[in-house]
Amino acid sequence: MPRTVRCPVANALDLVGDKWTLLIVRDLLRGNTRFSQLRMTVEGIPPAVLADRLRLLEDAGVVVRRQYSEHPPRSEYLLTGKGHGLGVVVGALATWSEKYAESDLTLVDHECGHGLNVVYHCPTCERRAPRSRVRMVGR
Amino acid sequence: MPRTVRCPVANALDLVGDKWTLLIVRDLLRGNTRFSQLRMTVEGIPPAVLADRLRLLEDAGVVVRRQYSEHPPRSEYLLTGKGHGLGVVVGALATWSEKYAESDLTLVDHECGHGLNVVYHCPTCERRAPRSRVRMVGR
DNA sequence: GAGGGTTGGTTCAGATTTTGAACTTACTGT
DNA sequence: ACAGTAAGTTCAAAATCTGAACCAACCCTC
Repeated sequence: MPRTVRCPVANALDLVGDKWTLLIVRDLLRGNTRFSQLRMTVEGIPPAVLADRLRLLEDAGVVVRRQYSEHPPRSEYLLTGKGHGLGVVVGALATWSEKYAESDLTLVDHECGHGLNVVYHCPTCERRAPRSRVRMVGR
Repeated sequence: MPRTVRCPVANALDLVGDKWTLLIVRDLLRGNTRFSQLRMTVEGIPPAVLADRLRLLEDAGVVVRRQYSEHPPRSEYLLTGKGHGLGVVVGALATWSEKYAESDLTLVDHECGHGLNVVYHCPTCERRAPRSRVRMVGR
């Protein structure tokens, strides 16, 4: 199979480019791990869609299914490291949405209580990178 | 109309929760402003979908349509401030995708040349907020 | 031990959306 | 006059989503 060079954004959107997947991730981040909890907290998701997305997320290594009862079979879904990494994406969406649409929810730092943004950061130089300096390059 | 309190993430996904919209934003960020350019660079997008999404983005105030020729009617699409704000979401997706899937593209700081992450930042304290301290709260 | 509730799903038909291909209109350039 | 380009529109077929109902296996209470 000739592996085509694909934009990482397009790759990511193959998995999370739909209405529901990131809402599921949001609630898994909140600690809702069971089917029934997700069904209640992910606003109006049809159970068939929830089951399908959890399967896709499991295939992608974003969640792991852990069976906490064998009879009857009962599973819960836990985010992997890869899954927790999506938290920043969810955070970025929340930050953007709050800034440009009125909303009753904010992301805050639990310690200082202040509102948060999501920004670019260079781990090597240990400083922020303003958007104007960001480029997407081949390597 | 009874305005229900909605999660900002869900609000954002109403607009950008699909396969194409963030790819269009990505290319507008790159400076591709015309229909024909987007059609070529947004990998295989059907023109009907492109036209539809540009309409939705315009309605949402993410892009403005500027007519650069009246006869024949020719428009280009420019990101507003709100639209540029979505850059961080695109960046977060790219960063995540690179970290957890192999890819040939990276986000770098144009100045120092180093790879970038997307992180939480408290503008009041001027410091980063680790993911563990981030909470979503009502205000 | 009968009935009711919970959990983690599946099934299915109908509605909606997406897709790909072709087509259109109004120019421009040769 | 002819080919080409730009910015879309149109349409039928295919894929996907939605909502509602259903199910099996438990647990609890009476």
